[in-house]
Amino acid sequence: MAYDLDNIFAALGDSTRREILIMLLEDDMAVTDVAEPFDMSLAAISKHLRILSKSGLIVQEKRGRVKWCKLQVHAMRDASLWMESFGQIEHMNLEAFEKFLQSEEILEK
Amino acid sequence: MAYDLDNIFAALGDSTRREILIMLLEDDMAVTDVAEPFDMSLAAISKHLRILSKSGLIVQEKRGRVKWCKLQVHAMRDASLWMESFGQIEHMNLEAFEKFLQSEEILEK
DNA sequence: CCATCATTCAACCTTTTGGTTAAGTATTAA
DNA sequence: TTAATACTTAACCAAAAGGTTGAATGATGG
Repeated sequence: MAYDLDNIFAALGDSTRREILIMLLEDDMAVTDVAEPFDMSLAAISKHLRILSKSGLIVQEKRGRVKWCKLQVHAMRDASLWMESFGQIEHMNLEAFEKFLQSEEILEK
Repeated sequence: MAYDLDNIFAALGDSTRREILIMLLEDDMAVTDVAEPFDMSLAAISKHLRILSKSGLIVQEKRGRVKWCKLQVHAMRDASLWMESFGQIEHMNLEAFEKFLQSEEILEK
């Protein structure tokens, strides 16, 4: 798997960052605009965006003096798949399923 | 929603805890047995299990001197649903979808 | 009853997290 | 070229996270 579950889940573990992701569902946004609704400094939001970038949940692209933030669903989908496995496990053969997860590199180790 | 996404995602953001959850897929386990494969003190594992309990990802039940740890898929399913929404968004009407999420109390605020 | 087993608690330590403010770096517009 | 805009960086801080060790608690088996 391309993305690191530690970083993805840690990124999602903060409600400010989840709210940012929800905002980005609607459209790509500049850093200043992302920061606007929050009662927090721009620098703090900048850090949150850096964490989201590092996890792969967003990408940032600088055009001119504006840095655009864009949601990336792929990272989330990987983590989502990891989690889904727990709900589905009851319907499947456990050992075969774990082998499958390992072959997909969803399970670590 | 019954569970708190902050706690669930934060709990999942640590690979030791994710490994514990995977172990618990196979069967319920005593704390000592959970700790066995890890290169870490029992007290540390006890703390991890407390975090997993608090998030709702496991439940612990004491029988005699043994405290059994049992996976709970419900919490994970809630978080998984939150994440799934991002993958599915492209196929749906956005505003209707957000209203749905809010009505389901998946989105905060 | 006593030793042992299963587990937690308490005190401590280091690193990370999430925030601040102030200064610094590009880019743009006048 | 100068001032404003859009951000990031640096230095700092408090609190939380993740680990340790050693003592405490509470059941069980002999």
